[in-house]
Parts: sequence; C-alpha cells; structure tokens
Amino acid sequence: MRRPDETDSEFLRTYDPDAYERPSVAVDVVLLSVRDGRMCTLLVRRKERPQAGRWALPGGFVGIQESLESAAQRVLRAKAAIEDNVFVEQLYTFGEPERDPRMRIISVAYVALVPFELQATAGSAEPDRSVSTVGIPWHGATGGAVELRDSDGRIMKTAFDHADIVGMAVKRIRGKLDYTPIGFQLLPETFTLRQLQRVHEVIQDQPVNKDSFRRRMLASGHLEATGERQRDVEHRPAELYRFIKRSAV
Amino acid sequence: MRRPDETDSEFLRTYDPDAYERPSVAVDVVLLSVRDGRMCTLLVRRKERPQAGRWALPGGFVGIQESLESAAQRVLRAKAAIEDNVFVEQLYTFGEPERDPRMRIISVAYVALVPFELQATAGSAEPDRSVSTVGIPWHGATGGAVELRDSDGRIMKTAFDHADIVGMAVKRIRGKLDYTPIGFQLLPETFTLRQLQRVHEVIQDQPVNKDSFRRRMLASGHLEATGERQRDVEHRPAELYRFIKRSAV
DNA sequence: AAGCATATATGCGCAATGCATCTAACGCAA
DNA sequence: TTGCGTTAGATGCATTGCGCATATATGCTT
Repeated sequence: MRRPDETDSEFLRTYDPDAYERPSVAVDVVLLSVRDGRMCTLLVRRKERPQAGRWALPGGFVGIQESLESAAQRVLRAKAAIEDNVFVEQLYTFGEPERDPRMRIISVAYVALVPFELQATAGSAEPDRSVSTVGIPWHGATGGAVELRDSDGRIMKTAFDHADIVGMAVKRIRGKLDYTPIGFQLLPETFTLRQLQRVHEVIQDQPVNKDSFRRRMLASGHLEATGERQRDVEHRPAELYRFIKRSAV
Repeated sequence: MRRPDETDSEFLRTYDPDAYERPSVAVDVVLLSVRDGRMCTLLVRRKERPQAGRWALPGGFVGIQESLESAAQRVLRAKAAIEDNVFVEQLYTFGEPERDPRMRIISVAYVALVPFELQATAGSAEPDRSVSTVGIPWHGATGGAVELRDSDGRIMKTAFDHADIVGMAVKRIRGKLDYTPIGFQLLPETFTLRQLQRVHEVIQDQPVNKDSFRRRMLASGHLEATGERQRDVEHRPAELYRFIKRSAV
C-alpha cells in the first residue's frame, strides 16, 4: 500500500524537495498527574537561550526519519524517565509563526497521564532539580493559558506558549473523562473507588456524587474487584479494584 | 509577551537554524457535508506525481511565515471556493515517515463543515471536474481508514494516507455531536428540527428518537424559532429555526 | 370536500441519577 | 475488652430525562 508505482519512482529522482523553505518540527509533552488534590505537570527549567531560566515542557525536535509518536516516547524516556506503559495521546499542533523567536518551530503537543508516584521518582532521580511539578489552578472552563505555580504557590514563568499548551491538555482530559475511562491512568495499578472519585473531582474541579459515581463505574465493566482490601487505614478498608480492558462488543 | 530579552536577541544572531534536517509541513482539509442521507467530502484528483490520478484531500504546504489556521483557510478558498464563515477545526497531525514517497511531509489535518449547497456550487464552478464529492460508508465505530465511493458507488482510489484522515475526521465529528452544537453547521441558516435530526442520524448512522431529540434541542437554548415556516412542501410545513450562540454563563 | 403526510403536543412507563438512611469493618483510646 | 470515630458499601425513594404511543393540527393533492 502507498508504494509509488514505476513511473513514480522515475519522477522521484528529479523531484526537488527544497522548493519550499521548511519549518522545524518539535514535540512537547504535557505529563499530567494528580497530587494532593491538584493537577500537576512536569516542567523543565531552560538552561539555554532563548528564554533561559523559564520553565518549559519537556520536548525535542523530531528526527527526519522518526515518527511523531516515537519522538514523544523518546522525550518521555529522556527527560522524565517514564517508560512506555503510560497513556500518551496526541493533543494539538501549535504553529503560530512567532511562537519561538529563533525560527519557525511547529510543535506537535502530546498529553501523557501517569500516577504521581512515577513522576515523583523520575523527578527526584534528576540531581539538578531542573525537573519540577506544579499545580494547575482552576478557573472554571479552561482551554486558554493557565497559571502554573510551584509547591509554595509562587507563579512560575513559562516559556513560549507552553501555558497555552498545558491549558489545552487540561481541557482535553477534562472532556474525555466523561465518556472514556482514563481516570485510572492517574492511579496505581490497584485503587479504591474513592481514589478514582477524587481523581475525577480534581480534574473536573467539582464534587461528584458518591453513589451514582460508584454505580456508573461498576456498571461500566471497566473495573474488576481484586478481592484485596486497603491496609493500615484508620477506618473500614475499601475494596481494591483494577482496570480491565473491556472486550470488543 | 514572549518577546526575547536583550541577551536573547544577541544570542539569536549566532544561532544556527540548520542544525537539524527539517521536514516539510502541509495542511490537508476534510470538507464534510451531508448529502442525500450520506456524509460526503471534497476530493481532488491529483494531476501531478506522485500518485497522479488518485483522489486526494485538498491541501498545500504551509508558508514559512503563515499560521496553520491561515494555511487551512487559504486551501479552502483556493480549492473549494469556500469563504471564512464555516466551521474549521484542527483535527490531527499525521507524521509517519513514509506517508509520502517524495520526502518527509508532516500534515496537519483540519476538518471543515459546510452545508452541501455551498460545496456543490463550489464544485460546479471548477470546469475540469477534478473536484468531486463522495459518500462515506459506515461500518459502526470508525476511526481508521474509510472506503470512499463516487456517486455511482465505485470505490475511489485515494492518495497517501488520506483515507485514514477522513476516518479520523468522521470519528471526531461523531464524537463532538453529542456534547457540542455543530450539526447546524451542515445546514442552511434556517432549518427545521427534522432536518437537524437527519443530520444527526447520518453522522451517527443510527436512528434518533424524534421526540426526545426535539426536547433536547429546544431545551439546549441553542435554537431560536424564526416564526417562518417551510414553503412548498407536500404536508404540514414545519417551523424554521436558527442557531443562536448561547451567551456565556 | 376528502384524504394524505408530516408537524407538534400530551401522557405514561422505564431507567438513571441525586439524596438520605442504614449497616459494616477497621483503628484508636480508655 | 469495650466504646467511639471514621469511612466503606448497601438500600430505599423522589426526581429527571428518555423512549414510546397517542391525539391533534396544518399544509398540499386529487
């Protein structure tokens, strides 16, 4: 499929690929987690110009023979020590001509969801603390730029249009939450219904009715009771569940 | 905002933008309409190699100082004679290294929705009939490649990965239909509830309950009765409605 | 004038949701 | 050991939205 026919191959030898000036293409990854009742994302302090010192999403240029997916995975491995088992989805492509002062850079943004524990270990492995997580404040319906703050509540200066990219990521995940089972991506392999509910509440920034949430989740067929229960909690321990892929209907 | 500071400007003079080999970036537009109870999209017969003779989405390379949105609008104007008032939304970016045999071309796909009447007049204005509309057959849940057929039901050979792009567009629009008012984008300025229902049925490929559809639409606050009614129909004429943007809550 | 086709309104049963109540199971302190 | 606080999890009920059936309205056609 999609293989050029004979005459096409002839043609390709004479085709001039330099007819147009080309932009650079990069990927940026929004690595979202939920920590202490807030959303957070991984940012890297820029060491080089332009905008040295500002906080940027982990990213990198796309190799000339590298797929966009692979580039995103590579960035995750290199800058966040995150392996391939996490949820990664293409988000949006940002291409305003002036978004980077160096040159025309078109950035294909990806969202990844990981349990905070993974992101924390990845971050602490970085000795120079250039990796940090930030909370995302929550003004109702989002979609535009977002204010990013460090753990002390101070606003972090973000690079380029990366605050817009994070805003778009939050909007996307919030929208998907209602009709796609992705909340569990932000939790350990086994989790309680209460924990899952809190994830939903944080993402939507509004309380969720406990009973109907339980009913919906259990009726969805995506959850499977493990038979295990919580340990060392000061109250009745809750059942631990596991996500299961629903077989094709 | 996002303006480089003094030291950055200095740095930019010495920055070498040619450190990486760069891909070409293009936009392709899926121009969807509903005609005779089927979805259809605009395809252009390729005159040049590679894949001359195959049917492709209207598209073009992104200018080095042109935003992605502008490029999509330019393609719509040039190849479909469609003006700016239509719904256009970025869809997905396709970047497999081998998707185009010429060279690495990353394509940012857009979806546009227009009433079929507009697409028809645009197509007929093209004298060489290189512009055509096709129906999209419907195998349940979509997302992957799609078979495209001409008005006689013959399968049309599509170029590159454009059948995948159309599949993605259909999936996106189908998904958005439930929680976003976009169906009216495929209808004239005033329309009956029945026409809107048919649009929904075609996009979802399943019948919609008439009464609850009416109730939902009227309760949504997006529709406004014009006071006018259909003319020259063989039965009781239906009220004509108009879409209204709901004021911000 | 009669008939036909579709629009529009109304009433009812079912299923999902929100809410309140009740019981179960753990740690903790006296 | 016993009582208490806390959260899990189950049950019952009112409300809401939806599917479905029915009845009426209003145009055109013959």
